[in-house]
Amino acid sequence: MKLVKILKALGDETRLRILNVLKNTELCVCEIQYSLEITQSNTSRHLKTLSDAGLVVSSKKAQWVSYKINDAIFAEYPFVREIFNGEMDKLEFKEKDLEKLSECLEKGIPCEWPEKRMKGSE
Amino acid sequence: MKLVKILKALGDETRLRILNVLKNTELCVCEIQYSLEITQSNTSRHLKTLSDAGLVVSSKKAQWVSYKINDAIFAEYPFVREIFNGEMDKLEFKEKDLEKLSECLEKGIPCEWPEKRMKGSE
DNA sequence: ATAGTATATGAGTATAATTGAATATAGTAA
DNA sequence: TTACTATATTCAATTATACTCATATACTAT
Repeated sequence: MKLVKILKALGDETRLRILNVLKNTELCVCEIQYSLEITQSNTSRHLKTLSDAGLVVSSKKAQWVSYKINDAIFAEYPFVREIFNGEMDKLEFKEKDLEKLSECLEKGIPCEWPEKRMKGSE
Repeated sequence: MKLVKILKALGDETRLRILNVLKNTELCVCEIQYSLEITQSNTSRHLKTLSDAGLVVSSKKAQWVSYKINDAIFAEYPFVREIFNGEMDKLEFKEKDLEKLSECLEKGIPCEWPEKRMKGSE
């Protein structure tokens, strides 16, 4: 059942943290990994869980795989939007993760994608 | 984290089925057990999980413990209402469980509570 | 007291989920 | 080609969940 799959995917702190940093941006795996300070394999696995549930979609750009929220899920399961709008901001780790993310995007740490992305948009 | 606890509690088919039969009524454990055709201990355990997450509340009446939806959760976590209103009706087992429930309430099977309840409201 | 009913809990098992470390794969760049 | 980077996957260990069976607890009724 898809509903159960979605609820299971949402019922994990790390995955909620991932969705939080992805809320307004598209990010590659290593940026998420750096923001949350978790291992690469762990990041990848959680992203797969979110992807299997239809909560995020991925696209490959050179050697980077970027992930973003699958907006289609909001139309199909309106309660997901409620969680994004109403609950995500209350998460304790929210500030810390977003600070780490800013740091990452500014300094281009640890992967080179942010730099390339900058150049691409110039 | 309470949000995670709620999502975990919701991310199980059997517990969604329990919430479905409780949607408009207050039921005792054995009525739920009978409606879903699951064991007594299993029913009791799932109800504990739902109760710990704040999704249901219980009250004791004679030897029966009755459970109902904790309406307060809707104000605190609006997405839960969205799930109740928007998703519950789509569940595949919905019809079967509700039929079993009607049967149970009409015939007073298997526990005696429905009878007593009838008498009490006369 | 006893017997009976309803519910909760403990023990054991089976399955699923989470994790870090190591490895495999896919792409870039020289 | 080789070296390097980013990501996914496999392996093994751990932990958590879900389940059944049996037992304990709580209440009723006699």
